[in-house]
Amino acid sequence: MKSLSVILADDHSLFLDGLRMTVQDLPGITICAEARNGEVLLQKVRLHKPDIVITDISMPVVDGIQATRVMRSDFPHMGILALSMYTENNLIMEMINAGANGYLTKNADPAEITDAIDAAYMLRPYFCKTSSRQLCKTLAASQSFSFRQQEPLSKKEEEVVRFVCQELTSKEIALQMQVSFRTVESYRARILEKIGVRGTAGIVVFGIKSGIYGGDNN
Amino acid sequence: MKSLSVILADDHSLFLDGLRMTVQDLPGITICAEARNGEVLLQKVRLHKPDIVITDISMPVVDGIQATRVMRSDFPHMGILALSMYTENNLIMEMINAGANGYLTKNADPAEITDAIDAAYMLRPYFCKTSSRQLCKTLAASQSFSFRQQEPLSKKEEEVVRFVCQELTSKEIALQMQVSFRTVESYRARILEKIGVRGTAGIVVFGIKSGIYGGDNN
DNA sequence: ATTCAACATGGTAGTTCTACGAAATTATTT
DNA sequence: AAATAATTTCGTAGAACTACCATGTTGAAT
Repeated sequence: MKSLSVILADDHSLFLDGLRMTVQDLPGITICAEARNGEVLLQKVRLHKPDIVITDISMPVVDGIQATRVMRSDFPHMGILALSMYTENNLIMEMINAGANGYLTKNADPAEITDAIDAAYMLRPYFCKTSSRQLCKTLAASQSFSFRQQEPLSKKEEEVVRFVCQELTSKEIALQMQVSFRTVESYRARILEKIGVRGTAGIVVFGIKSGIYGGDNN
Repeated sequence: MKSLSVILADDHSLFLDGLRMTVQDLPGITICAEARNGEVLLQKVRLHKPDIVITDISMPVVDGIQATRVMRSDFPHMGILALSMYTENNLIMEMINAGANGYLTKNADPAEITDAIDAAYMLRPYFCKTSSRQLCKTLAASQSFSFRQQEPLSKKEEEVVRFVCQELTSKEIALQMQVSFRTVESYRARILEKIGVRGTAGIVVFGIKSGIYGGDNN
């Protein structure tokens, strides 16, 4: 039985090291490339056409979700596993809709990775223990398999998310963006609606977990 | 010249793998133990008395800051390096005050780790590139070396931080905590004052970055 | 035992946000 | 070019939050 080829992608080098270490020791698995952002990932995938891709969700240049969409349409039979720091249902849903076969949080047990790779190769879905409980509820809520996916935010809306996370008031954001403060409040309202949360707190949680704010940039 | 003994501590196993991999390849360095929380870290430190400890800041049971305080008072000549996901000045300050010699963000270049270990062994301070810029400003603002350290939050205050991050309003938090909603607002006011931020957004950012909310628990 | 500091509790006034609604101005699609 | 969708612009009323201040309680320090 032939060995499965895998490409790994993550922008945190130490984490990538750990992932490589765990994966390369698995029997029947060969790592054929690595990437530190979505753009490089896409190049490597086109070059190597691997069986499996394991990718972080939030990465610079091109994020894991966009990359997954492209990969899925170019290579329908490739296994794609998503990795992320947080258990964010919105993002998981987006990733699944983009075409990922499974999802792992970064503190997943190394043993889970083996299971996930096997499942992904069979194009069976796989979710790690941490995420599955919450996710099942969400999946159950949205009937069958047509998940209501996260509506994407416009450029300005993302900008507002960033400013809100920086503790600016609507008035101050208005100054920064050169628009009326009432407009900023409308943006906030739309953001709340799109991401489905209840207030400033929700915007900030989303901003950080989605990678719009914090982490490396800023 | 004798080899330096090091203990590593992090609750994310994959990340710990990566760290181990990077560190064990360094010449003149021996890893004598690992820990997945602050309590185990303290046990291992007492047992092995290593030259250097590299520890995550937010860990279960006992966090890196508390652990560092104990280690520093028990072993004044041990090098302690802090690791963290975010560049949070408050936490860095606390860590330094607790007795850490240096600070690295988790996306630091592996090469930086070598430098940091060398510096820590000499008990010289070391800060990675990402953190240094911001940190210098903060250090400059607080005269000389007596940093105004983060005032610790009381149990109830931490509870409020968690609830705020969960998008509850003060009224709802009051219900959960069985106190008047005016009391909750007072807690919020004190939290704002202690952590030095301006609003709900600041509380949430702090909650996530400090590990009070999010990550694994929730 | 007393003093001091931190915690827990509330009041008032003013600011900032959210809900709901609506109009004008761009894109985008057909 | 017309139709549709998305973006930008406001208004008003009410809910939620913050600033400033004051009181009783508790626990540690002198």
